Formats: sequence, C-alpha cells, structure tokens
Amino acid sequence: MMLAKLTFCGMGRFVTEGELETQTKNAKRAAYHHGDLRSQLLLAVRELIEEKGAENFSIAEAARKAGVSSAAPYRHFADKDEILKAVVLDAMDDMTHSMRDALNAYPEGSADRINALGQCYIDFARAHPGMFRLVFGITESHEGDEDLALRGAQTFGIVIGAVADYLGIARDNPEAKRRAYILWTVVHGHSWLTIDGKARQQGIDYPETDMLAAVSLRLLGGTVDGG
Amino acid sequence: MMLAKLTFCGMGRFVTEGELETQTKNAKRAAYHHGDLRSQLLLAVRELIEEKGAENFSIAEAARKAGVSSAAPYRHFADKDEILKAVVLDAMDDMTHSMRDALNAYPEGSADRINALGQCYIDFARAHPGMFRLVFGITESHEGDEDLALRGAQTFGIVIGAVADYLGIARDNPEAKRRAYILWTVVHGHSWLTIDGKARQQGIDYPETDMLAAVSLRLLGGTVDGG
DNA sequence: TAACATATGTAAGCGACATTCACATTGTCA
DNA sequence: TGACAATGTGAATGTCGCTTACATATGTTA
Repeated sequence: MMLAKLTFCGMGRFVTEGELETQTKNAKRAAYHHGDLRSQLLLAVRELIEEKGAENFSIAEAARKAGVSSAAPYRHFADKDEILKAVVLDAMDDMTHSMRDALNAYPEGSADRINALGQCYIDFARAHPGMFRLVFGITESHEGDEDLALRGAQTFGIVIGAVADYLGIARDNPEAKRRAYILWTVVHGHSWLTIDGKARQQGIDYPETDMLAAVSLRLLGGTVDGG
Repeated sequence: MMLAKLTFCGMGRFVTEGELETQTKNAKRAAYHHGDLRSQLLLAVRELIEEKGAENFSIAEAARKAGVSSAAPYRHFADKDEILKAVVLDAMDDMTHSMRDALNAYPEGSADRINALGQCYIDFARAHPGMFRLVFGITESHEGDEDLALRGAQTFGIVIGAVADYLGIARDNPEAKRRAYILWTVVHGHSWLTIDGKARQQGIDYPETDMLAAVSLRLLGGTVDGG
C-alpha cells in the first residue's frame, strides 16, 4: 500500500533533534540577534509537544532549547496560544500535502484512493500523537478561527472529492459529503482510540488495512439512495 | 428514542453550581474540619473542567471553591493526576450506568439497542465535553492503569454484547468484537468532531439519528462472513 | 475523663511558569 | 551618520503544584 510514501516528515518539516541543535549553534554565532528565532521556536515546540504532550510543554523550555531568554518568544508570538496555533497550521499543511500525495498514488475513482487517505490520517496520528492531540484539541480555544477552518476545509475537501469520484456522483452532491463524513468519523475515532491505547487495551486484533477496506466497502458500496 | 432517559446527570452525580455553593456553606459551619472535602473537591473539579477545560483547571482554584487552603487537597490526593483519575473513574461509572439504562429501554437483539448505545455516548460528549476530553485524553499519562482499563472493558463489553445479540452470534465470537469496535470508532469519532466543532465547521447537516441508523445498518447488516 | 494516635486543616515557602516592562543591541535606510 | 524599527535581555509580578512544619479535631483506650 506504499506506506513509505504516506509517512509524514517527508517534506523535511519535522526535523530531528540533532539537526535542531546544529542549527541553533550556528545561529548562536550571530550573538545577540538570533536571526531565525521564529522558526527555531516552532521547531523546538514541535519536539517538546511530542516529548511531553501539548499540555505539558512550556514556552520557557522552548526558549531555552533555542538558546534565548524566556522573554524572547514574545517578540514573535503574542502568547502561548498563538505559538500553538502556528504549530497546528504547519502540521495541517503537512497533512494536506501528504494526503494529496496518497491520492496521486492510485487511479481516480478507485477504492484504494479512499483507503490510502484513511491510512494517511492514521499514520499521522501514530507518528505524531502529540501533534494529533493538539490539532484536534485546539478547537476548544480557537472555535471560530478562520485559518484553522480553511485548512480543515481543504483537507476534508480532498476526502469528499475522492468519495464522489468513487460513487460516480458530482462533488457537490450532499451525499458525497455525508458519506465522506462517516468515513472521517471512523478514521478519526480509530486514530484517537489507537493513540490513547484504548484499542490495544481492549484487545482489538483487527488488522488496520482490513478494517479500512471492510468499512469503506460497506459504507460506500451499494447505491447512493440507500443512505 | 427516549433521549431524556439517556441524558447524564440523571443519577445526580453531576450537580449544579448552586448546589455546590450551598453544600459548601453548610459544611463550612463545621469550621476547621471540612468533613466532606474529598467529594466536594471532586465536585468542584468537575465544574472547573467543564468551565475551562481539563488542561486549564487548577487545584488551587478547586480548593478555593471548596473553601479550604491550597494545601488541603493534598491530604486526600497525592497529586493533580490522582484527582483527575478519580474524576474520570466517576464519569466512566456514570457512562456505563447510562448505557445500561439505554440498553434496557429496547428489546434484546434489536438494532434500536445499538443505536441507543451510540446516542448515549454522543449525548455524554455533548453534555460534558470537558469530561469527555479528559476521559479520552488521560490515557496519555495513565497508559497502564488497571482501574481505567477495567471501566473501559465494562463499557465496551456492553457494546459487544448488544452487537453479538443483534447478529445472533456468540458474545465471544471475535467477529462481535470487531464489529463493535468499528461502531465504537464511528461514535467516538463523531463525538470528537462534534465537540471540537469540526462537523459544524465543515457544514455537515447529517441528522445524527439518521447517521447512526444508516451506519449500524450498513456495518452490521448482511452476513458475518462478509466482514 | 485524660491522653495519645490519627486524620485533616493552615501558613509559609520553593521552584517553575506566563507574561510584562524598562532597557540594550542590531539592522536598515534616509 | 543618525534615527528608527526590530529583536534581544534581565528583573519583576502573580499563579501554580507541591512540600514542610505546625495546629486542631476526632476517636480510642486506659
């Protein structure tokens, strides 16, 4: 199923800790003015979120990691929420990009396309559980944010399109959105239950690819009027 | 669909703020020794979690709300995590109880039973989003906790039983667990997307009961071998 | 009833954090 | 060069989680 192509980090936006340290050291030579603090901070925050979870990271530690004082981040972000939002936007862009790649790996209108999208989503959750929790937990405090809504629409739009193509109906047919939403719930729920350990905890031994295939077949197979 | 019977708070375990204030005042007459601090703290914590989210509540504020010093809670709980765990256990018990009630409202082996269970889950998420987030986010730091695992198994066991009855297969047939798990993912995912506002944000206009009915029909209908 | 152990409360303090403010340094452009 | 915006620092404020030393209430037992 071309899993390799679907893994995240592929765009090099999630870099390793080693790389960060190197970049930080080099930048430090510029002495007083860091030169690239904003992006270094975002990098550090991402690492910290994966290490200790989105609720347990501190701006102070990110600043320390980037080699600046704890007040410096406030020259680039208004507050903690704004940092988190920036990180989330990056992550959502990565996700959308990966889904586009997954899409292009299979023929238009195929069921494989839909399964690949789902696998892509789950892969992201598994690879970056902290980011996943953040992305789908941040809405609590950013309910009406337009940037976030736009990214969400982009991503969901991909799924709607694939479903419509598969069903052979127009992309703006409401039924496409409905079916796509149900698929979303399955994949979203499975992602959560997986990273929360609930699935393993309850001894679920349903191979993921089998589950995705079975679900998409059952939910999308058959006539549209049946829904 | 007897929604009233399915709403939480039914057991009076989730009380209103007004009630808490009254109880606190009465208890205060006992002066130095509170007398019922442990449960009052849990109550206060639940309220705060609903008000400001599980990540933004503080023990200090809960203590203030209960009318004691900020050190008092540590006579009853080792740390913040332990308080949160206690609150989660209570909530899970409430949930299990409500699901049992929902089950008993419909005949054994009926599809209505399964839909009622799903509705029950979603109702809980909608009524207590903060608690829902906590219950399904706490695993991050309590991955191996036996108390939590036990509650989870109880709840999931109810679903497995209902699904097995509906399919007319034995409850320990692995297929029952698999189908139940898929239903869980749908309901879990929908709950998250609903309280996160993602569903509304993307303009989903799929009546919930319709969706549940359609999903359970498609996922559980047909022969078992087809899965 | 006196005395003692135990349970449960308080006040003060520690280190960490988010955020702000006055001030220092640097880059840029007239 | 000199002025100004951008970006850094250190110190301060208020909150928090949690600990420690001490105070008070409760129950048991002599």
